[in-house]
Parts: sequence; structure tokens; C-alpha cells
Amino acid sequence: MVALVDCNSFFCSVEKVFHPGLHGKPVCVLSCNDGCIVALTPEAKAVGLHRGDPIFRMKDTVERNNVTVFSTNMYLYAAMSRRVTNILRSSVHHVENYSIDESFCYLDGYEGCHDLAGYMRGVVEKIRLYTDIPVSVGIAPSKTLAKVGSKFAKNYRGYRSVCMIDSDEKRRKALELFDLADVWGIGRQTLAKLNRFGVTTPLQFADKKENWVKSRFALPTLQTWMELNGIPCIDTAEKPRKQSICTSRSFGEMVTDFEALKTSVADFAASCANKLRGQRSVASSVTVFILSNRFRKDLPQYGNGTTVMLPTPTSDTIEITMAAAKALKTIYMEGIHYKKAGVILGDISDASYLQQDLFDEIPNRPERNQLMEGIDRLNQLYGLKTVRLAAEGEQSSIWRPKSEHKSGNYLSDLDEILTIKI
DNA sequence: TCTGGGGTCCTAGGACCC
DNA sequence: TCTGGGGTCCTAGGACCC
Repeated sequence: MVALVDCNSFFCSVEKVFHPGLHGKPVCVLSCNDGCIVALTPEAKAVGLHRGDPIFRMKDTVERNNVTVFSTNMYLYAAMSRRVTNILRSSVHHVENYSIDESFCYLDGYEGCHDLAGYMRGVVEKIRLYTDIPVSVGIAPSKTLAKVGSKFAKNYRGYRSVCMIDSDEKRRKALELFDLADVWGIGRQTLAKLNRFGVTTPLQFADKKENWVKSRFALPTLQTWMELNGIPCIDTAEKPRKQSICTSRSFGEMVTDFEALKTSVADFAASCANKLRGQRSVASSVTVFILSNRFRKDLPQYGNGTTVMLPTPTSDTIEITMAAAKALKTIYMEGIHYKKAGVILGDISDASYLQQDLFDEIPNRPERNQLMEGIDRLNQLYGLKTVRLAAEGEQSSIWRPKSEHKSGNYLSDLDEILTIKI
């Protein structure tokens, strides 16, 4: 059996930990640049807000219902996520971190000595006690069914945070009541296709013959079908190295000037290089893309991207930033109001396997690597971007995303730790 | 005025090889 | 008269996830 542990409205729950008084109140957290709603509490849903709503359109609803709005604060959420994961790892032998707010716990070996649901309820209580984050748990023979279970646990109090699907009757009952669109692995396209064949519930889908599914759908949908029938086949093992690393942002204000655009691309390139070194990798290609504002039909639209190859695989910020600048020059067009840009590193490999290149354009590579290590160490000690390239521009540049409702770095900045008066 | 960011996997088709 | 079979690798785009 496998358990999925899912944090309820995770980003909102984290904000609520540090803002006592929001309990039971509508809260939502915005995407970068204060754009759309990405997380919201049930109370916020109840007043008519949805995930994905652009916040500027919901201003009336927000004001009328006294909804508390937060800008995104990923450092805070990541720090809290690590705490939750640590508690899980201390409770269950084999834990796989699947996303910032979800983990799979493999319960092999726990069946004999524990009542599984009871055991996991203990874990839920521990997480609540130590972090104040509410979680929901689904337990089932496959991950897809565990996900179904966790949704039931979240939506019905009677389960007391843990829903176990451990018999065929329970499985069929759950799949009959569950929304097909909410099944893990069924996206919009697959849902529409299933509907065209008259399949409208997960149970109807699971009850189809294997050949029926095989002849109409590709492998991923077949796997979902197997999982719904209790046959585990989806592998979510944590990948040691990312195959591509991307940093992209929408701009706070639209950018027309090449130099301003260049500083944004330099900033993104440097972030990518930093992430790359973080996983001890090197990259061989740098892709830069730029986009105008697709919502402004009154302005000329333009979007383009290009990839440059690096002569030697590298994780050097200076080299990567220069390559990105070169790429940008070839796609920049004057007279466009740019809204977004991004940098993607590709052809990633392990830094330790890197062969020395006789014709390396950087003769003092070992020293350059030491320089990067030094920069990383300083930035780790004194905060991100404390030491950075001049090319990355001012922190006040117009392209920096808006973030008008951001809470503090309560878990990572000594000056911002909350003071509690008793 | 205003609309997110970062990934993975799969597949079809083309290019190329012997 | 009339043009094979089997394979790999790469890439772009689609679909999905959080």
C-alpha cells in the first residue's frame, strides 16, 4: 500500500501559520507578478474565487468579502515544505517527495504491525502539532487511487484526514462518486475523448476492457487505467538531475528598451547557472525567449526564441550570461512591448564527468570554478544575489515583477522571525 | 492598467545508417 | 519489368503534472 500525503491549500496554510486570526477566513495566494490566484482556501472558493482567476478582475469580490491576499513567497513555502517532509521521513521509512505539497509514503512492511489508517492519523497529528499545516492522506494499492483517497479525506470530515481504499468494494464506490476530470493523469484532452466514447465516471473507465483502452489511447492513459484497477505502474522516483533548467518571468511593466531587456535576461541566466551548480551539473546549450503581451490585442504581437551552443559544457555564470546576451541580440525586435522573457539551459550533464577540453576558450577554468564557488557561498550566507554580475542590473529595474502583498521571510531571515508576546 | 512558473514524458515523423 | 527491410537518433509539439 502507498499513502499520498497532501497539504491542504498549502501556500495559504503556510501564510495562516504566521498570520494568526485568519483561521476560517478567505485567503488566497497570487502567482508571480501578483497575476493570478494560485492557491485559495475553501472559504475563498465559497465567495466565488477560483484558481487561475486574474486578481485584477476579482477586485470587487475580494473587497466585498474581506479576502486576505498574499503575493507568492516561495522561500517561505519551500522552507515549510522541508519541515513537513522531515516529519514524514522520521515517521515512514520510504518517502518520495513528489511536489512542494505532496509526498508518497510506501507502507510495505507496516501492514503487519499497524492499523495503517490509524498510524497515518498519528502522522497527520504530528505534522499539525509541529508545523500547524493541515494535511490529507489517501491510502491505496496504487498512487492514482491514493490520490483519489486523499481528495475524499480532504473533503469529508468523517474520514478524520485519512481515507483508505483497501477493498474492491471501497474502490468501486470511490470511483463511482469521483469526478473523472480530477483523476490524476486525465487532462482536458483525455477527458473530452473519454466523454466522446460515453465514459463519464472513473468507474466506467476502469471497467473498460484492457484492449478497448489500448486501441484508443497512448501509454500514459493505459497506465492510469491500470492504476484505477489497483495495479501500480506509475513510477515517481525522484530524479537526481534535472534535464533542463528554466528561469522566466513576466515583467512588472512592459519593456521596449534593449538594454533593460538585456539586464532581465542576464538576471535569469545567472539564476539558471546558480540552479545548475546547485545540482552539480554543467550545460551545453542556452535558450533565450522573449514575448510581447498576448492580452494586448491593440499592440503588435511578437515572440521568438533561439538556442546557442556553448563551446564547452559549463556552469559558469559569466559564460552563460554572455551566451544569453548573444542569443537575445539575434531575436530582439525594436518597437515591441515585451512582457516576458526567459532562459532555459539544456544538454545538461554531470559536472564530475566533464572532460578537459584542449581548446577551452577559458584557460583558467579551475580558478573560474573557484570564483563561482566563492560567489555561491557568499550568497548563501548573506542572501541571494548579494554578489552578482553588473549586467544583472538594479534591483529596482522596471521589469522586476510586482509583489505588493508579500509576507516576511519568517523561517530564513533572523530579522524577520516573529516576536510573540505572552 | 492589470492575466504564473517550472518541469517530465510520449509520440510521430524525418534524417540517416547499413 | 521495375525500387527492401530494419534500425537509431533527433526534434517539435502535445499532454500532463504541480
